[in-house]
Amino acid sequence: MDAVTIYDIADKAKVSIATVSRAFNNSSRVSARTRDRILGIAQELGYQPHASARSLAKRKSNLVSAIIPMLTSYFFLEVLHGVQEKISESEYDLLVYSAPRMENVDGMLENGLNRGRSAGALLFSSPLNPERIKRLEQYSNPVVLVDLYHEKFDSVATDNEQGGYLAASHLLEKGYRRIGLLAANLDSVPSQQRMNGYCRAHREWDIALDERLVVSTDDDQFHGFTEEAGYALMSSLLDKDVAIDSVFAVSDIQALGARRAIEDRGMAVPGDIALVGFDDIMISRYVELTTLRQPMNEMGRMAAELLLERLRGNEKPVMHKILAPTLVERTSSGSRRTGTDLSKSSHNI
Amino acid sequence: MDAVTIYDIADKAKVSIATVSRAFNNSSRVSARTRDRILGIAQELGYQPHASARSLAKRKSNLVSAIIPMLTSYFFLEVLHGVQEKISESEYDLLVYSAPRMENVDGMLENGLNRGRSAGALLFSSPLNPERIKRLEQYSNPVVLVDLYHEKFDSVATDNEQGGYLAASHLLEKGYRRIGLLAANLDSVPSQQRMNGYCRAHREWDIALDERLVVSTDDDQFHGFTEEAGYALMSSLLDKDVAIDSVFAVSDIQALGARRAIEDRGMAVPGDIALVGFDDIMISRYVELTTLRQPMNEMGRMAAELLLERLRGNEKPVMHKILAPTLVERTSSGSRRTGTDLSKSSHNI
DNA sequence: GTGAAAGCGCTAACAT
DNA sequence: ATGTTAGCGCTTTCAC
Repeated sequence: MDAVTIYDIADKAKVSIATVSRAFNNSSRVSARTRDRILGIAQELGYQPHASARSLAKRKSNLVSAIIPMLTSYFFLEVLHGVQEKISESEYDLLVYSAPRMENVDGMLENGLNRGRSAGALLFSSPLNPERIKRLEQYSNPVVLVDLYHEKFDSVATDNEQGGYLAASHLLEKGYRRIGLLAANLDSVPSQQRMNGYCRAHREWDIALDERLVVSTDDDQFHGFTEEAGYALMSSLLDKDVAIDSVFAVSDIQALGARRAIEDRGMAVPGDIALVGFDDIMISRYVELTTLRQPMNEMGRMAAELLLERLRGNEKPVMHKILAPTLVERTSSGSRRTGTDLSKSSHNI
Repeated sequence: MDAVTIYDIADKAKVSIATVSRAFNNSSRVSARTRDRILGIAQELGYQPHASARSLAKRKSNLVSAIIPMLTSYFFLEVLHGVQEKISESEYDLLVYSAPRMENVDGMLENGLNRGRSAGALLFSSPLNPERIKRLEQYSNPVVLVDLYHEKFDSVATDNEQGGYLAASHLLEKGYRRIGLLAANLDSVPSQQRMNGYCRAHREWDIALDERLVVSTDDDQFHGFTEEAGYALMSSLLDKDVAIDSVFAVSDIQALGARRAIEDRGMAVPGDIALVGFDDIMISRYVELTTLRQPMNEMGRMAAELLLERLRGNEKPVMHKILAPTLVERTSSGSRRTGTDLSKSSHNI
């Protein structure tokens, strides 16, 4: 029992394969009658068009690749979901590449950017070294970067620097002056940017930065965006025995680990140490973590929309969409203090 | 600047395209020397094999479709992750279909089971009506069902009935006698099965089932596996003004909604009403929800492994893998009572 | 070990 | 409105 092709349908309908093809691509050059007849016979025979043959002949794939190094995290799930929503409204299907380690990105690029594989690609949160950039440039189809920036490619990302700035400012406004910073792997650009924002806030408040308050991880798994890394980082910070009254973790998942580390030492959040995260993953709502919300779903939708635009042939210059993070204040950053109390009272533990 | 094909390589290497093809498929019928030469030239020219042309000629796709109606939930993310892990070790890539509503399943089947599109498919948690079964049967490639059962197809699923049984038994052992049941949409088979387990536990304990304690939703979105549905269901249960001392929600996400409903009425978990969920999603650990853990990652890995087996040509009879859920006891189901206190003391609110 | 040639199932000129 | 035919880029007999 071999698969049924347009030849079978053509035979049975007493027409040529070209007509069958036309019927399926609803070309205006088939009479309604024959089209209906053909479609009927196809139905009857259980015909299924052959995707590969189709894209080969059309010189165009109807797949879009999403390359996501860390799909384990809720953040990416939400973004992906936004992507799905948009893509599923289109003629395209979504091919998802994901892997637990950053090194695998190259392998994924290799496959996902295969010629004839997909019509375009979305690349998530991967550090762009020259080799990867070269590969992206060789790829003749449109690429949109998500949670990532490079001048040569369309992108959509959160304003991470501003987010870091808002996080630190929030704590400063509340009167905290010894704000620890839990960064991720130093290779992570978003982490760096959030850190820059943290520094800017300190400059604006004219508060000297104590480098001992800033810690980062060597962990490569998910670039250190893990609960374990957060726990380890917070622990190392507490071990230093340097005064500290609050902490900004560059991601919620790390903040969760940090909170555990704090509580494991018999201290409380926010009583002893106030805590602010970044992302606003689902859990944060339940554990009352103050954080900077990234519009995840929106990011996904916008990225997909940008890509679809390019696939429709839009030749506009490279576009960069920067979305603003918003402060979501919950109890982990301490009870709200009276608005204008900017006294530099210290909050040491 | 047209894409480079094997013809270009053949020209430059002064060999036929057949030899180039052999070189890439590391056939034993090319001399090591010419192969190396060809590979070198290919590298130099930036050659990329054309995926569609390849699968067309080979009569075999290297894609595997995963059809997931509700990828929004953490449960599916974890399962998908297990799938990814296995799949990425193989020669296949993963095509992901997902949509927010159950109705969309048919559209996804239409695309995902396209001939020539994928070499096999994983179908998640979708009610199987005769039409869908017919479509699966027409599909000439292997299919593995996940979180789903049908005699004709390979499957991997949790023992939901047993899970429901364990959940209810756990509460009964603790002395609760008025156990509310928050089901999902009645079309959901897992929900039904968990309910059956709940009933069996009551029979074994010889406790009459009070039907007023059992509520289900009409919600179709995600089959009622949402926080909102949990909230609404719990509220309706409390409105009934029927004695109740504990609740088994057929999913953690619903349990979260239920907890909110309980707390919104000024009652506490587990003080006034004990709570047990199902799944063990990530949040549950943080909010101390007692639940029945499904081995999500494992399910994904096993499903992918089963599919890969079939793709390797394994012709063994249909296989069904049933995984056991495990009780994860946290504080939401009340403090542990002394083991053998089976007195039928009532725990009314 | 290598080449010639015939497809894989479809689309898209070009005819009629 | 329909048919003929030449590909799309690759794999795979079958010769040599």
